[in-house]
Amino acid sequence: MKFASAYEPGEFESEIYAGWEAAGVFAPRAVVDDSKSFSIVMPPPNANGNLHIGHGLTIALEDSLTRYHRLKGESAWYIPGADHAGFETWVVYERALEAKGETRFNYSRDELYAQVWDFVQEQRGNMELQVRALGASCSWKDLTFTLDENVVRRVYKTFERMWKDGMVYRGEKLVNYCPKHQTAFADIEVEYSEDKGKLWDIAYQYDGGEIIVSTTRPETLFGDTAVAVNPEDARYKDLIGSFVKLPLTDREIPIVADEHADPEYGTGAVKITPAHDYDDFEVGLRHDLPRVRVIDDAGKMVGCGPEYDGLSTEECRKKVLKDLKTAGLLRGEKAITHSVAHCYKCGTVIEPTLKEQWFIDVKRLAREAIKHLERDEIKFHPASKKQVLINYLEGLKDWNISRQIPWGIAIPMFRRIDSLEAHSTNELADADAPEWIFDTRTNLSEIEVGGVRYVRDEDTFDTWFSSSHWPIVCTDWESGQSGAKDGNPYYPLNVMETGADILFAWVARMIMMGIYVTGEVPFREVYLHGLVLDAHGQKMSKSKGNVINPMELVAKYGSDAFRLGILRGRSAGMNQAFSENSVVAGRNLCNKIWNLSRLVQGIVDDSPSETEVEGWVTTENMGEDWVCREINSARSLIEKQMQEYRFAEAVETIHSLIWDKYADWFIESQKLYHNVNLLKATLEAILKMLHPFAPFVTETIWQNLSWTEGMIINAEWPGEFEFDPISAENFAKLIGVVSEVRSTMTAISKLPKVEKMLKRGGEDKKILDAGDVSAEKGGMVLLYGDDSLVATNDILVKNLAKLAAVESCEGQPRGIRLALANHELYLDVPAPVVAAYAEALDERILAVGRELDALNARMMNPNYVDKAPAALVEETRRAIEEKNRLIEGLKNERNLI
RNA sequence: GGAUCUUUAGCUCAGUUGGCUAGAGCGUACGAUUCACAUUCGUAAGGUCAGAGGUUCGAGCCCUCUAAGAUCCACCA
Repeated sequence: MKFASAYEPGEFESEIYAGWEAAGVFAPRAVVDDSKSFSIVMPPPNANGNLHIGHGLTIALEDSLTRYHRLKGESAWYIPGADHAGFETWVVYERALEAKGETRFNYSRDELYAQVWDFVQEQRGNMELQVRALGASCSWKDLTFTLDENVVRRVYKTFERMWKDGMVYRGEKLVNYCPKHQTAFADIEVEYSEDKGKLWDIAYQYDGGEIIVSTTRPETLFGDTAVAVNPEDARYKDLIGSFVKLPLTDREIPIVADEHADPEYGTGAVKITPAHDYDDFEVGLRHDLPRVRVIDDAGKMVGCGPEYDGLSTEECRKKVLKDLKTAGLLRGEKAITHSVAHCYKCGTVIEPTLKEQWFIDVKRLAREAIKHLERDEIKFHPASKKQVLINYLEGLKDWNISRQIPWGIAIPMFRRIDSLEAHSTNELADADAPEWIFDTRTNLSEIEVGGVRYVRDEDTFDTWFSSSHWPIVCTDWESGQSGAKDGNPYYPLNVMETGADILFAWVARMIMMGIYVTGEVPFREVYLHGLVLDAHGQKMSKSKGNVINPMELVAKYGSDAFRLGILRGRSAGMNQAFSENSVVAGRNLCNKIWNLSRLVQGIVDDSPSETEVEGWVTTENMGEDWVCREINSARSLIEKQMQEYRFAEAVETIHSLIWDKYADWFIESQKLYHNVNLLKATLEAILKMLHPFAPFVTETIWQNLSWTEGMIINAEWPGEFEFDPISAENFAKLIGVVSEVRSTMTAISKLPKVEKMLKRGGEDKKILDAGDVSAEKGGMVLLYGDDSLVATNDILVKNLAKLAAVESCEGQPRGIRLALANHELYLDVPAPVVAAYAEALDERILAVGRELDALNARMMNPNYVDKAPAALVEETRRAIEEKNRLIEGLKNERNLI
């Protein structure tokens, strides 16, 4: 098979992926023990969405890890997922309903669920295609959808156990309520922003006086059940325990003493609305105050009297202010800035609202999690996140898991029908039957147990409640367990890779739930990636118009280029910039390996096969020894970097091996003498090392090469190359010589005097041509004195440095001496050029002199000689010797001019 | 208010128990080029490692303080 001459990723990527899928290479192999298995789950992308740049990073990281471990011979299992994304999807669907002029309130819960299910099924597939385009080597047959039957079963099982353990309770508490979406949110789902608002002073009167309270929310005064003052506040001490009249109403409310009132703030007196403010709720608990709801689920006023009921909070605020003014009770207003909670999806101001919800008592879960974290059972990347997580868990409040959205897993709780009326009559038909029962028949809206009828709670679980089971359900922990302790080699996961932004929402909950359900932490390591910012370090957002679409980059440069580009310059937990440049650099590397492979294939094709012993890899010259040394050391470096999740550095290591070492020096040296078997073996090795990061191009090359078999995806990670270390080191020295020759040649051609002579032409030109200093084709002549390394490798040096010739000076040194301590080498240039070089030489001598001084100063310090490691001191001593030799040679040279 | 992180070349970032002359990619300048690759090759310029102290034979790295920025948590009647 012949290589296409140009690197065109679009030509082969989808075909290669299809080939992998057809061969079934994504599935885990059979495993013998835990150490031979590697498991990782994909944070499930939204089933009906498109992938964004964050998914691109996620997959690049996770798939590189997976492929690396697969090459290392482990049974790698990368488990894909799809998220029903409860609220996210719901928002999209509700918008679609609105577009049709309908609302969710036209349908029952079950009807809505069915509709969204169909909607998601229609949209699904897109996301999976994109995950494939990014090259994810995940086991598709194991894809888990967050509403799959086994997920629901597992979630119900956990919930039942929690219910029996007394960790689930029904509470009337304040929840973060979005009046637009009409659902409650967890604390972490709420976004705060600094908003401009106003602080109004309102007079609450009593016989013979008034007390002024400050508030930003006058409309909630109908829900006030007290006024609080600080017990230490001398101004109000005498009023504590007395009553004031609530403005615009006939009610009287008490004045209570509570630390919550800050004498420094406003007037020092604060109205208490336990049903609509978190702090006031706490104050209410302390003073046993009634809770009066004045805002209903739709965000309208309720129970405030006919003039106000039905108004929106904003309308009501205006009216209340107007009425207070009329009544002469409004005493002042001032503008303030305060942080206000918003719905993270629609921006609507969150209304803290009193609701009956299911809560999970998290104390025990958090305590256990902290215990395991403190025992270092999970390693974090970056390490600092462990303590951040512990701090969070220490202050964790009970978890509201009820969501008033039909699209999700139904909460398996049923309430006896008669209890609904019983609240008003205080009578139950059968006093022994519990008010709430657990039952998994959530497909029914009404059930009968023991002659008592129950109706299903309409609410669904917070999606984090189900997704906290992710490692458990994806690895099928239960069936794998089958009684034996070490029955499932894939649980705990080797690593959990996800965004640092969901450390609390997801990682924390997986840890708590994993420990609760299995007794073990759900993963051994956590790698958190930061946000991908735009090229200027700004957050990407639609409104800023700086969103980068990963699929566009894949189409333009190839999947491999995208992966290499997004991994570059990135480290754990940091928000870092990303630009197309890095993808271009990735594409260039792919192009490099493509052409390198074509060249090697060309050499193999041209070599008569009978001269090669099949598979016999040995080194025959120092370039070959050197490349083996470099491959070995790059390989162990990459192993170390992958072990420590330093992806960007691993990419840099392989980039440098391929480009700066393999192509620039080894392949160049192989243009003189071929070692076909070694060329084959070394190319295979670098392809394998690149494969985790650039799977498509490496697989395509692998399958195009005439001698390779099977697929690179499940090839064996390269082993150790044998080489002669002295010979390898000699090649390294030769690289130093060639670099110095090139550098000096460039310096000569740039000398102002030489440039002038070149320009003048005539006699000057003739003289210069004799030494060919213009560094054009043909080049200069390198003369060696007593230098066996260069003498025995004269042709190689000539080719690598593009010289006209490399010859012995026959004891007659002339031209410019190279600034190399251990070599006696001269560039043969005419006398006027040597003279012109004198100044540069002086500078060079001074520079080396400065380096020598620094080294000498160090050795003069007795403390250094005494305290620094002996090896280091010895090294310094050698360096001084070398510099001395060099400076002496250069000075001799200078004297000759 | 509390916590965590960041500050290194023009830009984006590496720099792993402290050790020689601080690296990469991109960008810049000069030069090259008929076959592996212009998605190339060669050479070079560019850094008082945010600032100030301290520990040490030795600090980009450890300690203290300061400044700037980011993120998270809490509070804001």
